[in-house]
Amino acid sequence: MEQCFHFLEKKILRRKEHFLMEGEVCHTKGIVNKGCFRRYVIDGHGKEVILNFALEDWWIGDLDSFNNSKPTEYNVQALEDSEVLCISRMNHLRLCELIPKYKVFHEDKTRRSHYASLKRLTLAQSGSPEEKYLLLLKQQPQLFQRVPLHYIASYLGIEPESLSRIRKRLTLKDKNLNQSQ
Amino acid sequence: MEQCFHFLEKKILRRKEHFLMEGEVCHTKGIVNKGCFRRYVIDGHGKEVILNFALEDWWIGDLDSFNNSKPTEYNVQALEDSEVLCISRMNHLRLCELIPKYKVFHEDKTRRSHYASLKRLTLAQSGSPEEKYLLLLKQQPQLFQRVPLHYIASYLGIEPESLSRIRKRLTLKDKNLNQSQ
DNA sequence: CGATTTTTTGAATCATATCAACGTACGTGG
DNA sequence: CCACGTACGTTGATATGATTCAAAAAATCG
Repeated sequence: MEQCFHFLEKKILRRKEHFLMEGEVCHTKGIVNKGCFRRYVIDGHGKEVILNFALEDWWIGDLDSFNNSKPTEYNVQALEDSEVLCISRMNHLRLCELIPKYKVFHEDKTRRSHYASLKRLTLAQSGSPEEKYLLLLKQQPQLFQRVPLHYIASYLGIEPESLSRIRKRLTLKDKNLNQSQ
Repeated sequence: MEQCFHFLEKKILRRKEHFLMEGEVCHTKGIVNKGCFRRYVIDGHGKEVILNFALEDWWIGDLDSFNNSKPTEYNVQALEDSEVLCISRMNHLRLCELIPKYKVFHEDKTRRSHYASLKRLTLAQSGSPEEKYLLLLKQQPQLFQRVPLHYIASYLGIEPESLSRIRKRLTLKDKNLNQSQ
């Protein structure tokens, strides 16, 4: 597995830098070694909509663009100063041939990401904003330690103001619960 | 490729029958040969939420459950009388070994499904209900030929009444446009 | 044909978006 | 170290648009 490192290029991205932008072809994909990213699109009204986050150990990039050399529809941006291990399409294919373990590792990560997509969609589609918030809090508490709330709001498909009010409502509920006990 | 058919079991599902239900382990996956399916979950209020549809040539089942033998969180139901070519996990693995073409075919379908998940999420998250409706109409016009509108509404994350009103609004707009020309 | 499913319509209600303003924290450069 | 600018979060008032509930009309199935 150490041989992998010959093929992986360490890339440093500062907060707010883009790993990938809409319209580009995704020539390299990267595994997040340190830091945090968001994938987003710009909707018809120029509003950024966050599709997902990537923390340590997740691949970033756009598979469709990477595999098929077509322009991506997504933007991938660092939310913190980050470190990514990058690999070009050619080196990726070489590694798959050369090191079976790499291939297995990679396929495993890809499968997980596939499962996660469906789960993400479930979160997006079911329940009220408040319920989504609570579910996310349960599923990914780490996120809230690292990601500003207005990004979480975008991920949940609501406005930052609404998220703020939801949180306020919930802390009030908490207080009432504690008092009555 | 003909050898595949020894391993594939043709299954007939009548309208409303389930291919998979929440809680079960997905022991076989199937490729839709004829017909149409929906994948849905039941949300906290007992409401069905449609995550996606599957028409001819798409796999149905739950990959996470299939690959990892764990209970699924999804329901997959036929919307028309349908015909599915099914394969068990064991046979699937055998076929992958035996017939490289099958493996390639399958991996290709899986990748597509992965890309589609992200695109689906983009649809779910960006724009107003009306914009989502128009986008879906553009992306998948075939759907509207086959799937009742209240299922489309669920897919778009809105109530059937709302979809009905959106469509009414749009036909009115159309009329006005045509008149003024 | 009768029964069920699907779509439409209306009226009232409710939740979120929007807009504007303010408070706060953060970090960088002077 | 302080000051300033930027990014982030909160709050209030209002408007907007979807939901809800009830009912009826239309389409489809057996």
